[in-house]
Amino acid sequence: MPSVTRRRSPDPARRASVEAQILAATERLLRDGASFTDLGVQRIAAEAGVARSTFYTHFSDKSQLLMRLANTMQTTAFDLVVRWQPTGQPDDPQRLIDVFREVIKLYRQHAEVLKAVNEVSSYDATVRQFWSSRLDRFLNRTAEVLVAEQEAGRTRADIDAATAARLIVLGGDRFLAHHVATDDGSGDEAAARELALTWWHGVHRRPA
Amino acid sequence: MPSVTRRRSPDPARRASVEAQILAATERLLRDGASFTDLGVQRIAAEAGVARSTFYTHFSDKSQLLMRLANTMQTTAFDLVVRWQPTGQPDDPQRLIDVFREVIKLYRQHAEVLKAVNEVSSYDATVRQFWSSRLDRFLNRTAEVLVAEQEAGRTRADIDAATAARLIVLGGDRFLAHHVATDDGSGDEAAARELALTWWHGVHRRPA
DNA sequence: CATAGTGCCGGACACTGTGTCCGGAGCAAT
DNA sequence: ATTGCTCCGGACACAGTGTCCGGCACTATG
Repeated sequence: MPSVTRRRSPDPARRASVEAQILAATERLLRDGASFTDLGVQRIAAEAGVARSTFYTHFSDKSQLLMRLANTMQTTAFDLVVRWQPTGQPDDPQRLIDVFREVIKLYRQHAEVLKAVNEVSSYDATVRQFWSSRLDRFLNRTAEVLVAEQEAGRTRADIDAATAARLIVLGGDRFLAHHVATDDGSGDEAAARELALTWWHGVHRRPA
Repeated sequence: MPSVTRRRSPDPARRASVEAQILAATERLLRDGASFTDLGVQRIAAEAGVARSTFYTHFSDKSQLLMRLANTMQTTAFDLVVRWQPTGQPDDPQRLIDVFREVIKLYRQHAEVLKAVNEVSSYDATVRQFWSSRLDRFLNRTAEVLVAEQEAGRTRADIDAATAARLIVLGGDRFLAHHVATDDGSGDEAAARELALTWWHGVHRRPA
């Protein structure tokens, strides 16, 4: 929108747009262990080296800041999961483990932002809607894959695909958020394995 | 605007301790759709027909109120799950479905309080710790059952019991909270079934 | 070189909510 | 009649939010 014109300033750090400064400052504060809810606009502005009033010329409030921050995540777990598709070959479950290994890496990269989004989603309607519409893409995708497998006769027909998809996506998300918040990395392999094999044998290849 | 109507009265209900009044009022407000975070102490006190200052003579703050509210839940999901124990008989999975049917009923009964606890846990350290210590009982119990099954040779030995327990308890909780918040009851049967059978075939009886 | 425009600063404002404090009123036991 | 208890109601200081505006530095133009 505004300022295609970059103004030069004595402070080199100032050259980056103020918005980028604020986004970076917020991420930094979160990474340092602050809870997003406890962070005041004052604190964020100070960390970004910007006046509090300037914050409000770029973001209408903290919720919008958080949503923009969430949008800075390039790769999402969705992108990773889309790549996996059951083929009926015996390496399907192994490939699923590989996918979850990558998903865990991603959760670790964005742990602070994900934590903040989960936090604010629980009491702010705007952020909750923003995030749940993202989750919906996941839910739909997962349910579609299940239905396709059912039609191919590889997954039991008596499974409620939509319900199972909710269990997989919501349950998996909560597990992953907790995992990266408490595990130092040594449990990543077990986590990827349990996630993949539980969904695989519990849903995709649930025995009769 | 505040309750001239609900002023001091010789009402018999008044005889119940003020604390009970406040607890009941809070539950009422939550049931009416208010979010606990948005509820001010003023609002709660008014609904309870009590002065705001009186609130503080009984509760140090809203967090403590919420924890006391959580403690009013008589039966917990834990109590229900403890009753289930795999026996090696063929009706094990069916009995697990029955348990989850009861668990769903319980989540529906206490939906508002559970929602409030989840909400506050995400940003208040005191409540988070209070709640996670409750969850830990679940985690331990679930892991113990898994280990016992492994020792009995009925569950695969290469499963990481602690990790699987986290997936089951945390994932299940998130799924259930979402389920009772969005489903009108018609999906309860499918939900109980998917929960039970996914954990059963995905973990307890995961095939080789 | 002068000037107009823009973006940021910094401080003031009104408002909402929190947690504390205290004088006073009703009520019961003594 | 006195004491002790609990609740009322209103005041307080404090913190945070979102808005507004005058002033200043810099930049792009005439």
